[in-house]
Amino acid sequence: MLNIASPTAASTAVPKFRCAPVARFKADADRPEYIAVALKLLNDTLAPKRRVVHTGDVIYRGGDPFETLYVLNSGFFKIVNQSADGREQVVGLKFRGDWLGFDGIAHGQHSCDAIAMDTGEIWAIPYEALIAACAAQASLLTLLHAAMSREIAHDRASLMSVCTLPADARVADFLRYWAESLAQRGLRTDQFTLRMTRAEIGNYLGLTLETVSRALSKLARDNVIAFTEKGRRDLQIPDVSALSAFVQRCLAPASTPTLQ
Amino acid sequence: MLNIASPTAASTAVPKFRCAPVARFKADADRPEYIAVALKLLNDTLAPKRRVVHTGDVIYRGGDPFETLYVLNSGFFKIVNQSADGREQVVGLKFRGDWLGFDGIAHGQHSCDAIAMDTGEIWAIPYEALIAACAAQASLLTLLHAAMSREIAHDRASLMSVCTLPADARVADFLRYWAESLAQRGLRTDQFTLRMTRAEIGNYLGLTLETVSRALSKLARDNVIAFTEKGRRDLQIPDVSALSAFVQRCLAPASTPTLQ
DNA sequence: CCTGCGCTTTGATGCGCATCAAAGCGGGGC
DNA sequence: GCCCCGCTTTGATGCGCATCAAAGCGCAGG
Repeated sequence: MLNIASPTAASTAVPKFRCAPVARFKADADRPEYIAVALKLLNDTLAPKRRVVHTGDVIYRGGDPFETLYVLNSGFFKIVNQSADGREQVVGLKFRGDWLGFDGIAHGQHSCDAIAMDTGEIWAIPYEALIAACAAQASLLTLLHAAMSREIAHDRASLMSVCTLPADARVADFLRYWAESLAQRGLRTDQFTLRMTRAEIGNYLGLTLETVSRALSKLARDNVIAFTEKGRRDLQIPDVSALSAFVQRCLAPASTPTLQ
Repeated sequence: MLNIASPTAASTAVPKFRCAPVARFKADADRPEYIAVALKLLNDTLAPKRRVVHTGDVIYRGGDPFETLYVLNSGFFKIVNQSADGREQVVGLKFRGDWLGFDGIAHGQHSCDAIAMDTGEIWAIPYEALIAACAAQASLLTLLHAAMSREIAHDRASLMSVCTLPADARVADFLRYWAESLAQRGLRTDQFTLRMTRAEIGNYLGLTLETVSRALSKLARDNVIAFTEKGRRDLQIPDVSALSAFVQRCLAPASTPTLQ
């Protein structure tokens, strides 16, 4: 258990295994080409096995033994948790460049399902091979840790949104998240199609599908979003920051300024 | 055992930097002495700087530059997120053996506050030094990844609890989580003192303090928990599984059997 | 073409929890 | 001893969202 005996004498030699200076993380992760660069690094150093997926395809299910991580090269995934008593919830969404499968490391088996929401391509990265490759290529480890860290930070943001925002604001915040995810990947944000039904969105946000529908209608009435003629899954969002402003308005209902 | 190939068994060309066989993770993490062994490994290989903390002490704040991770050797911490608009929420709780600070890796700065809820001792583990040590000691990396993975899995469970459970069940599930966390650490679970006020619990669960108080009263009325004479922060939980049963009861209200 | 079906919208009603209010602790300071 | 103050409990009221219901799409299949 957790044995320490290192095969090689550790303490004397300077480890060849170094991480990038911490100060660089921030600058890196915020650069627009970060995702493309990360994918290229993974591709070049690991030559991962590729797999084309279509809507509804399942990459792994809760209970499956964990052996490999996945990186999404294109498409959209949802992560679904199922409890023993049959409750089921969307607990995460994945976009190009995101990793899937971190939840399986701790216990050797996955604790959720990963389901494709569109046609796309996913890369399989066996965990042991990845760790081995990290020895020769420290930036891989940096990449991995940054991805896990981002996931933790985002999960907390989700929890906060669900716990502190009223229904309308939760939907607006969800759209903001989706639009920003697209923007980070160089996709257009002023017009796109949601890959989820109202029921899925509601499940993700802890709301019913009717409430989501009403919230979207209200956002459209307030001209924060607009529906295209192509259908009710296609949205126009001329100004993402208007979504944030809408959230703020929901939070400050007693906003009659102090004047009088 | 998190141990890698024993010194003798390592096959010839295998990089010295190897992870434990994945299949072994589960057995390890579920062993009762896992936490103690992990702490010992960290202590022996890294000799981390120790710091005694008291209730209210802050280890890091959102916005602080990220340089080091922390491991909690004793005591209890809460992790608090603050949004730009002033919303504030407890998004995590930390017990002996838990790591703090993962959220900072991705962007080079922390995105939340870590606040002590009791007297305790925390170990500082500079991130770069940790990564360097992982090169010589692969089980350290296994440990780190398992901790991050566990945090991700738990964050999702929290989200699910908040989104799918009614108020009473949410409080019961929270107590179950707390009791199980104590049990994993060898502490008594039949009687313990909550380190949080009703307001803090409510904030963590997306409820008001009044609702939490009512839920606790109901749990006591149903004999699932009991208050001690020492005060309303001290609970007796004779049977943790009764909490799970209570959650189930909340979920199946239309339980009049199909007879008739 | 019409039909059926999944998704969505909108309305009416009711319940769960927030909010408002007030009254018991129990502990620390003087 | 006393009082003050933070925490907790319990009750009364109201609102937000779930629930129930029904009708409008848009599309695939016959």
